[in-house]
Amino acid sequence: MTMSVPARRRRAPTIHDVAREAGVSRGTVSRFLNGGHNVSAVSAKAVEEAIRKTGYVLNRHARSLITGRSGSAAFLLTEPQEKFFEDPNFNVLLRGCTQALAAHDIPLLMMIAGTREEQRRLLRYVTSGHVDGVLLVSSHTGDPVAEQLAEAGVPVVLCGKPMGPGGRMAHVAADDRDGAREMVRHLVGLGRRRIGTVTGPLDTPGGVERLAGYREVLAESGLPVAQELIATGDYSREGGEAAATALLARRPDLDALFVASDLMAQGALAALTAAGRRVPQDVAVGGFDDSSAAVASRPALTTIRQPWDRISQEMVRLLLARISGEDTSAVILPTELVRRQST
Amino acid sequence: MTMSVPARRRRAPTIHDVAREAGVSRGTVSRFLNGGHNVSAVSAKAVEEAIRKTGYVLNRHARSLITGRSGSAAFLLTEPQEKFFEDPNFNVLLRGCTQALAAHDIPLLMMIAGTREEQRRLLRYVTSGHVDGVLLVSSHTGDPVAEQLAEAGVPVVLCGKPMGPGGRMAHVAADDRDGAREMVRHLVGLGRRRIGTVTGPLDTPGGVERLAGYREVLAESGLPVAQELIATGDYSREGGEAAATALLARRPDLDALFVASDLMAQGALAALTAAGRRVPQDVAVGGFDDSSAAVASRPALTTIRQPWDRISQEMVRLLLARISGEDTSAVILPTELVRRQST
DNA sequence: CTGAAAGCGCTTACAG
DNA sequence: CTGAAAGCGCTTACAG
Repeated sequence: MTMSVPARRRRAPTIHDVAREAGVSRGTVSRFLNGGHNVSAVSAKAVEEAIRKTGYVLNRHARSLITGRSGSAAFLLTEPQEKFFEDPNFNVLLRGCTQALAAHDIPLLMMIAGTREEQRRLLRYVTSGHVDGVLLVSSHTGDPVAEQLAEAGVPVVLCGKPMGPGGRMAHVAADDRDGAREMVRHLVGLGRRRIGTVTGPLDTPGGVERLAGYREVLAESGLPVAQELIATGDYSREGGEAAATALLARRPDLDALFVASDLMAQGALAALTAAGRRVPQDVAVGGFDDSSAAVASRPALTTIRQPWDRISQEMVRLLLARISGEDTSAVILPTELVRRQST
Repeated sequence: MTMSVPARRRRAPTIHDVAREAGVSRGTVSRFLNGGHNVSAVSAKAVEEAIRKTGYVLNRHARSLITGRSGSAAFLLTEPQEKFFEDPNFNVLLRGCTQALAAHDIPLLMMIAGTREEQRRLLRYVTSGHVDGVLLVSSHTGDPVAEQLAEAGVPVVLCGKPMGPGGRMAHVAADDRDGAREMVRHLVGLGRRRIGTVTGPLDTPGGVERLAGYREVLAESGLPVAQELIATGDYSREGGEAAATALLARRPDLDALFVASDLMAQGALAALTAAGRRVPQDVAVGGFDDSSAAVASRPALTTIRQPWDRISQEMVRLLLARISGEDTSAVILPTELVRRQST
């Protein structure tokens, strides 16, 4: 008859206990734990059994001390926090990355470092080995964090094409320019001739590239590119509303609007409604992202779908490659027009 | 003239290097690193200097191996992912907890475990020592994860009052019932007499308590509590819309609506508008949460403010207490009526 | 395929 | 206040 011991937190079983139980050395247990190479079928079975019997759980701290790897990655946002919570794209991206990494049993640490102070703290944290790599999301150019991380030797993959000197960093992005072209061609195809645009900030790739696509299609369609048809927003709903209001004041005869993000397009919709315009009858509106905002809008937005699932998958793939020392580059993914009620 | 060495990733300086540089033992360096107790001012200065000179960064894996602590905590969501991205409350809570923990230099790991499989993975992860404690967010009752974690000896603090057997777990919540009372009193005070309600799911504390508050105030005001004035939603915008539509069909003479979340209230607003009702002239609408949805709504929602900042602060405080072995209990925080245009 | 052994970088009684 | 030393739980050449 065995003494029954209450299920308390006692000393957790170690690899040593497993080895004894299985009648093998600790080395063999460790090899089993790390893929089972050079372990005979007999030993493997014994170890497996011993693990079950002892309730052994690997101590990751010990492993990390030796391997120098933490087994986790960071999802880093170098934007003021509001950005994150306002923009549905970030949420989708975060979810996608979390899932893609979970498939490799790698947990994703979410970190937000919008202020200089937070960024300092973050750099200390990351370089102290707490994560093996960083998925960096920042819409703006010249983000110093990316370069500082890279300088410190931390594997980094960016979401979105980097502008400026960091241009050669590993990144994944949708084809902004081509997406913009597709949308504006769509508007032209509907017979619209006075097509305005609300751009993103012009220090972001999305701002610059989508505007470029807009210009290209107007030019190829023989339509004039007037400065007064172009207004700049900040990717926020309010920014889109203000920009659209300004455009409408300058060009009351506007018959279409290409807005560089769905959230801004929501704002533009509000501005148009307030000005008594019907969408799409008077003014057709095209967004960008195919975020939840596109579906939530009234009318629902025709938009350019960014393939967030694939973007996150590719970001994770690149990061894992970098972590294992491979030299990886960039991935640009195609977009797709999604037609709804606003055009 | 010194040999200039390219800034490569060489062997990172350890406590040993610092000790040599400072002319003290490793023990002294370690004591300095851990609060500086039992370290003379002279030694402290020398160590400080040596750390700067060597560029030493603590290896957390080594520390964790000994202390058994990881120095990080988890923000765990046991809901299907959609919930998280749809509900603005979660975002605010996450941000608050991240900040509160950052003040203690503790990073917050965000984890989502909606499926059984994810929950299994999570339990393995957490019990393997990767985090020191868990902030658990789950609206529904009888969440098995909370109890499994507690059983495994992991410090856990819940957001929201737990229902059912886990009722004694540490938790932080707003005073749901009192908030509901305040809102319904406000509606009564406006002269409304046919006040309906859209509740949350009745297996959640928010669902049950806010309904109870509603009933209490109707009773104390001498108004009849009719079953046909009560409909249940699921905290989603669509759910709120459907519930409000049903209520309107049953009671076209409705003159006010207390909706148990802002998001559902947004849906209710849509239903009312579709039915040709003016808000607040024909029907006054009160929400709950004071989330971003309250401001985004047209008209902006009168609502009950949940003090998310304080909630997250208290959650972190309780968690840290639990981690250091203190036995902590529950904190209930007061709510506040925020009047906007919908009443 | 396997075991014995060194060592990862730190913390923590212990003795002074 | 301080140093010498043991040890946390694992991995990984190394020799067989």
